[in-house]
Amino acid sequence: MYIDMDAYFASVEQASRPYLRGKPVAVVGSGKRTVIVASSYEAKRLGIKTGMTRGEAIRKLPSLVFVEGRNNKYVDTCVRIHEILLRYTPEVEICSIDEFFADLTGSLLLFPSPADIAAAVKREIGERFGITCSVGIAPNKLVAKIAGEFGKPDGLVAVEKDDVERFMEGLPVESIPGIGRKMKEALNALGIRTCGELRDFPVSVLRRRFGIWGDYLSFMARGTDPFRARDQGGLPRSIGHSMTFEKNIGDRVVIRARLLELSGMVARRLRKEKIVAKGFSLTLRYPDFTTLTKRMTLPFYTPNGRIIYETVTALLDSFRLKDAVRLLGVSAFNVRRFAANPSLFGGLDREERLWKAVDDVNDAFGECSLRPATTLLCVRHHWVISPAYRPVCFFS
DNA sequence: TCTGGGGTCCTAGGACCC
DNA sequence: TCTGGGGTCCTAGGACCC
Repeated sequence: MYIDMDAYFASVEQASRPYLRGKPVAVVGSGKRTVIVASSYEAKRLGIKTGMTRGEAIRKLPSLVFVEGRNNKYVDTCVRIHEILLRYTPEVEICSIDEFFADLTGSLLLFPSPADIAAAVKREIGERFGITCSVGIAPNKLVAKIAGEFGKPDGLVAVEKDDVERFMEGLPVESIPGIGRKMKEALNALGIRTCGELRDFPVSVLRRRFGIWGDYLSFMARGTDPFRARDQGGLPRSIGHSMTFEKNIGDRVVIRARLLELSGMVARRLRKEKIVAKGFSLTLRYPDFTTLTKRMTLPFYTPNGRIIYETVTALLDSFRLKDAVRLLGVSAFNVRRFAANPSLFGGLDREERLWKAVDDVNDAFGECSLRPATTLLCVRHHWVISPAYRPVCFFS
C-alpha cells in the first residue's frame, strides 16, 4: 500500500487556517530567494507549479495567497500519520515527509482486505488532520505508487495481480517514476508514448540506447519492480546541507564562516544518526547558476565537524573563484554506521564529549543556541524543509 | 518580483594495481 | 617491432524524485 498526502504542506495550512480553505495557496520559504515548495489544488488548477518563483506565480495568478512554511508542523503530522499506519502493520517505510509504503501481507489475517485498511487509514487521516491522501494498492511498490498517483487527489486505487498489465498498458510512459522530461522526450522520439508500447519495444534496442536503464524500463513497463526492496537498514547514501544566500558572497572570509556553519550542520546530522563518513564534497553556485562540485575521500571515517570543515576549505582553496557565490553546500558520502565506542576515533574522546554537550544544549534550547563564534558572521534565515525530508531520527 | 533544499542512481574517464 | 586485459577506487556531472 502506497500512501501519499495530497498537496501536503498546502493542505496542512488550509486545515489549520480556515480562511485559506478554497483559496489558491502557495507555501514558500522566507526571504527573497525562495520558490514555491507546495501549492493547493485550487492553485495547481490555475497553473501554479512547484519550483516557480514568487514573481512568476504572481504574474500568473495575482490572487495567489503566499504562506510561509512551518517545518515543525509538517514533521509532527508526518510522525502521527506514521503512528496511524503502524497500527495496521509493523512494516511501514517512510519514503518522504508525505509518502509511505506499508506492507500489508501479514495484516490480512486481521483485516478483511487491503482496500478496507486503505479506507480506514484515509478516514482517520481526514478526521484527525483535515487533509486528504491518495492510496494505491498493488502486488509491488512500483505499481502501488503508480496507482496512488493515478488516483490523485483523494483516491483509492487497488490493482490485482492479474490486472497489472492491463492497468499499465494505457498509461503514458511518464507515469513511471524515474521517467522525467528527458527520458519522456527520448522515448517519444522512438515512437513510444504508453507503457504498453514500451513493453512491446525490443529490450535490446532500449539497452543500446539507455544502458542499464533500458532493462529497467522494460521491466517497469510491464509492472515488474526491478529494484530490490531497498532498505539498507535505513542507512542513507549521503547527508548534506546547502543554502542559497540573500546576497551573493564574494568575501572568502564569509564563505569560510558559512562553510563552518554548514560543516557543523552536517556533523550534527551524522552524530544524530550515528553515522561516520569518509567522503566530503563542496558545492558552489555562481550568480549565473553554473554549479560546481568538488569532492574528496579521506583515508578514514569521521563524524567530526572540524575535519569536515578543513576538508571542504581545502576543496574551496582548489577553486579559483571567478565570481561571488549564491549557494554553498557541504555533503558527506561513503558513510558507515558507527556503533562502536567513540575512542575508536583516536584522540577525539574529548571533542566527542564536547559535541555531545553542545548537542544537548541545542536540543534543549533550540538550534544554534550554542555555536562557533565565527558563524556569528552568518545571518540566519528561516528556510522551509524539503518535501523529501525524512524524519528518520524520530524513529530510530 | 530569476531560478530552494535534500536526496538517489548512473556514466565516463583517469589513476593505479597485478 | 608504440603498448594487453582485468580489476578497483575515485571524481565530476547529469537526470530524476519529492
